[in-house]
Amino acid sequence: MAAPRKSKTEGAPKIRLTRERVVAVALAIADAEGSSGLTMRALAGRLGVQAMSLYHHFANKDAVLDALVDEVFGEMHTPRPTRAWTSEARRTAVSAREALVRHPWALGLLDSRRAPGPKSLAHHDAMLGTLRAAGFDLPQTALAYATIDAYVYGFVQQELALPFDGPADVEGVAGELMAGMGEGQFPHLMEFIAGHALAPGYSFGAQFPVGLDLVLDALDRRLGREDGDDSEPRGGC
Amino acid sequence: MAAPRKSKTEGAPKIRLTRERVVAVALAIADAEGSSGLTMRALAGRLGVQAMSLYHHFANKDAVLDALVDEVFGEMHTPRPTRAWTSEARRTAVSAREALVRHPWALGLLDSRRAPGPKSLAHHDAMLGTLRAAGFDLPQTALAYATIDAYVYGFVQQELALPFDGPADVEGVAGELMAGMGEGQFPHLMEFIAGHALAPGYSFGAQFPVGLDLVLDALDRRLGREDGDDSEPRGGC
DNA sequence: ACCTGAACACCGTTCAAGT
DNA sequence: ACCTGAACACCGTTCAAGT
Repeated sequence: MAAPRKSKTEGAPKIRLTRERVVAVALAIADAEGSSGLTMRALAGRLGVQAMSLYHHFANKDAVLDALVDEVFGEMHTPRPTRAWTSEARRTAVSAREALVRHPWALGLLDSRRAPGPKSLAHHDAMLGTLRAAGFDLPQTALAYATIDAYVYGFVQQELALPFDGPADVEGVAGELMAGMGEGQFPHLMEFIAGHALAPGYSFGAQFPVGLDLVLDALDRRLGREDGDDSEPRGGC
Repeated sequence: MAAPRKSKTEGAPKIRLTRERVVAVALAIADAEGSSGLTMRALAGRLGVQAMSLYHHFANKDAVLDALVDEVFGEMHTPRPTRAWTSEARRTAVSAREALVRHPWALGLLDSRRAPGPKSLAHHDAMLGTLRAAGFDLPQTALAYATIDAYVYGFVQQELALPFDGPADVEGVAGELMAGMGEGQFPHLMEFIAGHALAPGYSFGAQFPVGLDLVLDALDRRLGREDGDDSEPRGGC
């Protein structure tokens, strides 16, 4: 009778490593613990493997992060070419904000990526195609894309930087901040916190669609005016 | 004759540590080596001291980073209250971009700061004061400030993410990117790179003032329209 | 081909000890 | 009060070795 083969590590089922499994687990760790929790050792541990095994599938940690960022781009809406370009751009921007808020660690990784993945490339290609189809020439497309992305990334950056998560937190943080400031110092900041940030129903995020439409409408108006003449249509018409 | 007192460490003059010296040297290291080069050991080394000495002046590394970010805010233009708010906001935004590009490590630290320093507070107070003096009410001020900052931070984020520094680099990077993409894949991206990014005189940064004025003018127009009615003044006037 | 154990050269931070 | 040396609990990554 053959002796029962005892598996070497009972608790950690040894499934074969694949890029897909690594990326999926890495995403879960980053979402749960933040980017600082995503270490090669932790990632390997959750995969039931030693850290060094990861280097057979990814050149280094940076390559793992590249794949993660590409995954986030894959979660965004892919805009379609249409004359109603603002509504497609709006939907894309809204989904981009959602993806970046859902994965708060991603925004900080964007600027260090040098190797855009296939999903990132497809996303950018689709957005460029939508702008071109709307009638923007290449310089106008560049301006529109840069401005929209600036707004989205910058808004999320501020949103993630807020030291509170819900309206319940606001009071504590605001009180702390105002206590740290002197008596008559920073009157406008005091007014803003007391009169706006602490007002019932305050939500930083609720401003996102308003500012977004401001940007999109301004770009659309500029497009309608053919070329870049920026003079106000003031005075008698 | 008294034996000549030999200084304990010849090469490293032992000046007394102060917060100011630490911050100044930390800023120099971050500018030169990036934020990854700014370690407590490296910082201490440049100050002729052991790493642990720093903990007598700062609670931890985070407190050092707080002070650094405050320094960057201190380099920005402080806007004054004026009816011509757009020109003050423009000058402030331009100086903010300059400071953030001068210190590329700073933007990534903004979102993790929980304790704004005095220069940061003064900067925010001045900007809020300028918007209020221009006639914005509190909700309008919140929207304007959030939108302007979103544009500035997001634009710089993209600018810093560009994998090239000058027009000389563009060709190499673009070629590499286009080689990595398949044949007929991503046609709009190909067109954009070949027809715009590689065109002579291309500069991503040159778009900054254009997009900025787009945002500022849109906010100013909204202000003129009293309240948030966003309908286009189309049709016979 | 894939995974491992041990090691290397680092981190931020704590602690007890020096002056 | 201020600075130090040694140590702790980590990092990413290399390398030679196992199967």
